[in-house]
Amino acid sequence: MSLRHALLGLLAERPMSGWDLTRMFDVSLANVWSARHSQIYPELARLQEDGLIDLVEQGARGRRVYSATDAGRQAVLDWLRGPQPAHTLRDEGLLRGFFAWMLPAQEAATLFRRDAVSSRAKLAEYNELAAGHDWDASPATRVQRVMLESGIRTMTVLAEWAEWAAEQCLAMEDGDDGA
Amino acid sequence: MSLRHALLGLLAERPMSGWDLTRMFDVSLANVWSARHSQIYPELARLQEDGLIDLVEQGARGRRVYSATDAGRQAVLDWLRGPQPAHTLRDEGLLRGFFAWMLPAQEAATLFRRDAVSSRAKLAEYNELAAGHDWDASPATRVQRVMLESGIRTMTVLAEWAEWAAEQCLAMEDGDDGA
DNA sequence: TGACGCATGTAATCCGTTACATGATTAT
DNA sequence: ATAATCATGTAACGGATTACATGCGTCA
Repeated sequence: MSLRHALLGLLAERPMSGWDLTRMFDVSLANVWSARHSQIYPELARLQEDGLIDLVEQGARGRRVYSATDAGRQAVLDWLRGPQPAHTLRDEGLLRGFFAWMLPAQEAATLFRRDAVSSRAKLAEYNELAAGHDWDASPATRVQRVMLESGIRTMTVLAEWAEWAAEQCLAMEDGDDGA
Repeated sequence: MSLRHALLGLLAERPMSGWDLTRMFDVSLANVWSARHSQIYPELARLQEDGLIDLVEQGARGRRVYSATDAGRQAVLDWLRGPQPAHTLRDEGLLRGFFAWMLPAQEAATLFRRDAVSSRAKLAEYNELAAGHDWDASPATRVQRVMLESGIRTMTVLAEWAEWAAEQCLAMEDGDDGA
């Protein structure tokens, strides 16, 4: 039910349409939780049925703008105050690393170096985001900057780690030569 | 199709039963990719049908031990050499952070501090794992140690970040008092 | 003999992605 | 005109979790 709470949280900040919400999941939020419009629109219908959001405006091209109701806001607060969710990671890149021993050392090193490249690319993206924004505009944007920082720090260490991992592959080969 | 490749990779290292594989997904591998026995057994049947694994032993209690075939090993190598998978994170804990602005500053700080506690717990778990193991036993275990290192480094920065985030919440409140 | 761990499987359900489908508005 | 963007929806499929269901072997 994370999508549900994410939508409510976004609509608690300001009224938005399904289209706007989809944009949010494409840009800032995408890095911790992704969702497509095909999942968002049906969920909005359910949230409205449950009285957690209200249709507050209808615009051009059938645009439907929603806002969180008091019950909706309360639902977010309950979620935030609830039990710590289990931190379940699913990362195919890291998964592949586990099987790097099947490759010749040079190729294994290449695999990890490619990880490093992709982590640095993410990092560059985050740094650009951090630079081109007024993060002091509101409490919501200030906390967004804090969340962005977690990405910046994580990608920094992952890039360093991947370079180190590549080195380890080569070092093992050298050390192992006679074994 | 990640599960498929993960199973093949594990069975390329040594023959195992569905039960053994389930244990692997519970312990070491669980931190980057999780799978339940209900997903594993049907997938093993499909892999056997596709000639990627062989049934090599039948033991007590209906135990069925499989090993990767040459074709299976090749499939893993192709996967490892293939395109970099998109790094899609899904973390409910981080997601909640985005909505911390809805809470009073004290409570927001508590939310992040709870994140710090859970990151430190994971870190402790990883450190224990790192200490109680002979990682030099084989190429496979050596690379496992390298993967574990990524978890150790990530949890270290995430714990630090979460503490910093908690401080930011309190600092903002102080600074904002008059605004 | 009873509890625990080993061992395998299926069914129902949910969540998420991809693809299909349509149409209005705006800018060039 | 026509292309791009805004805008909303549904359908099919696949991947993953939870629950249901069963039974053997070992140890106390």
